[in-house]
Amino acid sequence: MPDAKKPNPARRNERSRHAILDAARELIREVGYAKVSIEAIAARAGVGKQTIYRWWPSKGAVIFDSFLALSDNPEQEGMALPDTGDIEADLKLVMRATAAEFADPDFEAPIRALNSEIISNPDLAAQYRDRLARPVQDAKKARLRSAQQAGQLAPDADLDLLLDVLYAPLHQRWLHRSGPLTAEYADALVDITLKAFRP
Amino acid sequence: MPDAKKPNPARRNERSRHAILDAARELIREVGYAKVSIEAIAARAGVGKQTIYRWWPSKGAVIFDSFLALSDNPEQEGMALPDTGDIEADLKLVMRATAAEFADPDFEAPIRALNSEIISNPDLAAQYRDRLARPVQDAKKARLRSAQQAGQLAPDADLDLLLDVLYAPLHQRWLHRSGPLTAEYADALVDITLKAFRP
Amino acid sequence: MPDAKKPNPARRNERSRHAILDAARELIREVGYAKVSIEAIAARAGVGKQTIYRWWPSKGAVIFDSFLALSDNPEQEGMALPDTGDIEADLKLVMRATAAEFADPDFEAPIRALNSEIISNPDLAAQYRDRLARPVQDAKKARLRSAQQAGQLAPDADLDLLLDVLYAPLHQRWLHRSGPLTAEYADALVDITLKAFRP
Amino acid sequence: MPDAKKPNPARRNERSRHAILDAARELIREVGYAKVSIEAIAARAGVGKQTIYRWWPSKGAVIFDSFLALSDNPEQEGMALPDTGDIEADLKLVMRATAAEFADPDFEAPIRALNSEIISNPDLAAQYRDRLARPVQDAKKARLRSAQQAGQLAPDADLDLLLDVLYAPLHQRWLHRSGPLTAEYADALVDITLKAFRP
DNA sequence: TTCTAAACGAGACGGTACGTCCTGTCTTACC
DNA sequence: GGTAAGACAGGACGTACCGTCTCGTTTAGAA
Repeated sequence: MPDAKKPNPARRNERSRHAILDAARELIREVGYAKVSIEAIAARAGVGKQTIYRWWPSKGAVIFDSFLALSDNPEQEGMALPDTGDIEADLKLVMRATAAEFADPDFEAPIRALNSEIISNPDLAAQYRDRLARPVQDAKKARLRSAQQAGQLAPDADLDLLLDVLYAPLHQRWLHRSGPLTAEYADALVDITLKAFRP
Repeated sequence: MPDAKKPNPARRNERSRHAILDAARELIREVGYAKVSIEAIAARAGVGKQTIYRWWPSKGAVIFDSFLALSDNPEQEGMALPDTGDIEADLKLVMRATAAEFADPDFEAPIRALNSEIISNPDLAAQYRDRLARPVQDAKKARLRSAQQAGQLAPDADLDLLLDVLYAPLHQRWLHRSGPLTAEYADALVDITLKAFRP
Repeated sequence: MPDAKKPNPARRNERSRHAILDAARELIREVGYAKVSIEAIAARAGVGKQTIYRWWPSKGAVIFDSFLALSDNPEQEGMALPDTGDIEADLKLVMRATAAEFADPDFEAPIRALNSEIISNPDLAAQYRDRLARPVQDAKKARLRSAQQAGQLAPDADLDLLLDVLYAPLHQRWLHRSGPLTAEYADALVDITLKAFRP
Repeated sequence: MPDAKKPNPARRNERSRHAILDAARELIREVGYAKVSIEAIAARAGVGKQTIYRWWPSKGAVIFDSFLALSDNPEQEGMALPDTGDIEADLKLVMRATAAEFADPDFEAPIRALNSEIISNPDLAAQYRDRLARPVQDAKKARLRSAQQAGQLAPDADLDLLLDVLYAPLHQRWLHRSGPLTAEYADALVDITLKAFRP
């Protein structure tokens, strides 16, 4: 086995780790993903470059971690979707909010950066699925299962497929800028999806 | 007005243009999008760097053009979808083929590169829509309209939305590697979509 | 033969070359040889690092060239030693001047740097001999030959050996700081040398 | 007064000290003086870097000590020069041996390293004089004094000067590689020196 | 057909960032 | 308290490309 020199995580300096992730987030906001350099992150964080290279394999990994750090803080709760008993109303509310979030310029740049990284880096894609996407997916499925039990969705509906059909068009339209993310579009997606998955 | 120096396209050397686009395509295949440099393209093409900078504004633009060059050759024909009269069968055929294409390793790297570029560069995204996506989209809509007239789809169905619902999940699953692109998945998407858009 | 990529000297930028050699000389004076970095030279000269690496193989070579640049300016003339007809007086004059020069703090650091470099780098040592030492050596031998013809030195005296015996002790005493470079010491060396090489 | 923290020499680990000096000597031989790093010495010696920094002020000091360690072992004896009663023969023997030693590739690199260090570091130069050069110098002077008493040298000859005139040319020719260190050259130096210092 | 202005290949330039190496300090755990 | 181990801030190394800028040398359209 090739002796990959692995630093000892026990001795890791938590202050440096935080400073690096903070600096990465700030720089992405200020100059955009493509122009962030490891050198700049190190300088901003008051840290030696080696300290970054010691703990992360690539720029993408650092930036990715700086996203994770944001999401890890909030405890799993609060992630639950609204449940008024009316699945159509609830989904439209959530879809409209999602559409609005994509339109927010503050979120735009970082999320595009994140997607760009995920597309070309399988490792980060795996982390993305496990640590960012799955928890959200699970929360959504919980709401859908509740709707299923209420007879609003077919009992044998494939919930993963349902979520793909519901969200992927919105996501792709945003990624490719192939059309505006209006409330109407969000509503139409909910309507179509429910029509397809109703009992 | 600042006289932006614009080279005279009439005097453009077609041999150089071709050599550059060929070199770009080869290099993407060999070393991956991120590691392709303009310097390497110029060297491989036997061309001065300035010749690239003269005609393209960025690396992304060169690479994007190298894709367009591929698609421009085949005349618009051959792009028409099969029409056996059975929309379900035709769509499943096309969707399975699309899924298989995504799984082909030779297509994988370049298409990911293309998507990565489009996500973060609005100009290229616009070109992508106009010159690559729209013709395909139109061909698909032609087949769907035929199905509409045959009474296999609702007369008032939003065909753009239908295509989003049909293709976006497949595309996203591939981009995020969130699951395998099986024939079953392709079929399920067709089934669900037709269920949603049937009369 | 290994394809050593050699830049084309015809296209060399003379302004950059000068700026680099000037910067090197200034930095040696200011911070000392050991602390001069190529990075600092490039920054001071307003030059890219690659421009240094393109034309010089090592830091030592740059610094060495910055010495040569000093010596190349003065035309070969003016290098002749005094010739009053009295070899003893002339040599003592020159030796005392040499001793004084070694004691000058402004010369000290650079010449030590130069010697340090020469000791460990055969290539630079060769250049040193050919371009710095030999011309001086020749001028000295010219004076000695004149003394030989005047009967003040043995006709068969080995002038190279004589110069070694005359200068090496002074040089070594300075290098090793094994004693003060006084006028008396200079005189004593001349006396002893003449005694050994008189007819 | 600033309390310069001085470690307690009494508690010094002799095994570590030896391992460090041995590693230093090995590395100089293997990769050359300039490329020896404290990090490499510590790794090779199986020692923490701090242990080196605690006991030596600089890389040069470590390397210098590794030379001293070699010379300290042999007790002062064996350092005496041969005394056959014939000063010319004895000096030629010693000078030829010295010339041969300089030509030995195994000695070459370390001695050049030592000289390089001495030239630019006054502290090490002082140590060199006191601990390495002086004992040798004294042994040589003892032999010369014996010759003086035998009437082979002028009674008032400055023996330090004599040794400078005898050895400095050889040493300089080797340092600057300005000529081959032949037996003839060694003999010529002895001849000339004796001629100058004979009664 | 000659002239002339452009586009061209080549590649040096001032720079930025890379990823590695080493420095000298500091911290941790062991003895 | 000295030690082996090694993380740390800092900074230089030598390399790769960036995008700009000359250099001659084609080359194509206007004279």
